[in-house]
Amino acid sequence: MDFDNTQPIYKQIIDGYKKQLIRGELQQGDKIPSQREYAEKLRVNPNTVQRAYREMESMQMVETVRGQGTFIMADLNMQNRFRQEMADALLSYFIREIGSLGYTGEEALQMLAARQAAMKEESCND
Amino acid sequence: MDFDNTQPIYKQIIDGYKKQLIRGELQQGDKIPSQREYAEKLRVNPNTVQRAYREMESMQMVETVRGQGTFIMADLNMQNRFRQEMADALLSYFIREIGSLGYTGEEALQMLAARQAAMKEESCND
Amino acid sequence: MDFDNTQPIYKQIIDGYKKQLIRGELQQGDKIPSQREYAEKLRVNPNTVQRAYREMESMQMVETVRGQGTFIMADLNMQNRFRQEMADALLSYFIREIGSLGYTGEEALQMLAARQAAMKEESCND
Amino acid sequence: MDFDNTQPIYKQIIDGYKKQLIRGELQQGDKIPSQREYAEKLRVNPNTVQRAYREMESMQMVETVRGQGTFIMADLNMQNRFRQEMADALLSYFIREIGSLGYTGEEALQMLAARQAAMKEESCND
DNA sequence: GTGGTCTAGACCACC
DNA sequence: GTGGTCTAGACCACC
Repeated sequence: MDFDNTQPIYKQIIDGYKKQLIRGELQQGDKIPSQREYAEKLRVNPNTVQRAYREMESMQMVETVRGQGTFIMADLNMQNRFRQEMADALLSYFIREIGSLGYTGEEALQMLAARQAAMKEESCND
Repeated sequence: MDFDNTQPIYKQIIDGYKKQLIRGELQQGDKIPSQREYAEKLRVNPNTVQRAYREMESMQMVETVRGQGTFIMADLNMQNRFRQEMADALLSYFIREIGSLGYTGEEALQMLAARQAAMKEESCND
Repeated sequence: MDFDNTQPIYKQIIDGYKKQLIRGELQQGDKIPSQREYAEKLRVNPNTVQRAYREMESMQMVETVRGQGTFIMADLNMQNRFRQEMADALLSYFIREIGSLGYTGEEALQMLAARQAAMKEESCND
Repeated sequence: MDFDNTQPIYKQIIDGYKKQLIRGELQQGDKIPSQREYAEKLRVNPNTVQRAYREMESMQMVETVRGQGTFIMADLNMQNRFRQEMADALLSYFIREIGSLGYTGEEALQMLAARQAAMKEESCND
């Protein structure tokens, strides 16, 4: 058993931006908060935010312009790639965990379908 | 955004035992490690383990005998309840996250089915 | 012989609240003192009060709302259950002790009846 | 609310001897353990035992003979007085507590009678 | 301010 | 050895 199995904070920051991109809340050209500002908001060490921003830069997800700020550079292509990567990771996690509870893939599919059917019905009744 | 999204340690301990029960690694009557022993192994304060054990006792998952130790009390019924509860929670998590990536329920189902088909094929080729 | 036959403090705290409920001094929805406040008043460690409150919450006797406080949740039903449970425990204690003094059940009944007759008479003379 | 509402230890020691007298486990002339010996057995400060013995002496319940030990002096008369005193105190406690739970004297009597009837039946079935 | 989690460590009761 | 209770106090999250 392993405690504190959270992702490192800088990775969580990156994932947060990826999600905003995927949901369309951020688009190419948008300005994101300054490192200092964001560090304060998250109550996190500025170095942590810096590391996140640096990695995002190195994968050309954002672009930093000296004296101006940091801007989204990711295009629709990258956005889609992120979406698939995150979905893949989530799928892997789900399959591994549900398997460790002793459910077969068939059962997992059925449970998921049943849940969605139930949710659909519920939303119709609203 | 939310950091430190780990569950409290005592809940992780409880979930660990639930999983062992579900997988059949622990059965009714089995002795589990003493509070002190387990605390040392996990490098955690004995009080934290005690809290987990106490909560497990209050749900009649284990039974503690003073001076003797702590023993599994859960029967097959409880074991199955835990299995369903954990599967439900996992399902909820999966549905919420995949939805936040912008996938419909239909797409989620298809992706899951595709993955399982791929895994089946892979295992056949072994 | 057994010294220090007091109940644990956290149980005494719980019993105190049960009695207040039974006597109608506390009702569903009432706020009870915060953990810190009550700990200071009782000159007891906050953790001890917290343990009492936590156990009361787990039996749905109270409800705690983070940042707001702890509130009575028990309804009349639970109130009556507590009343019977406490009366049962008291009865058991009385029977055991009076028996250990060598009195028969018959004698115990007669003594109790005699006392009550005496008290009635006394209150009439006031 | 009041914690640590135990009787002082020296009174508990005296009550312990009174009970042994009442039950006939100790009789006039019997030797009781030396102060030192008893203090060790109870894991209690010798001064505490000494105070108990001194009080028992002053009410002529025991007699200390220098170089020989301490002996029961109480006769049947005193034994009966103790029995009644302890029963009285117990009765008072029971009446007060059951009253504070909101039961009338009549109800208390009925509950006590019901319990004894149940116990009788049970013992017949053995 | 409120409750929630955790550590460190004392002392006790039972075996 | 086992678990049970309690203190002192830190740090966190939510309001």
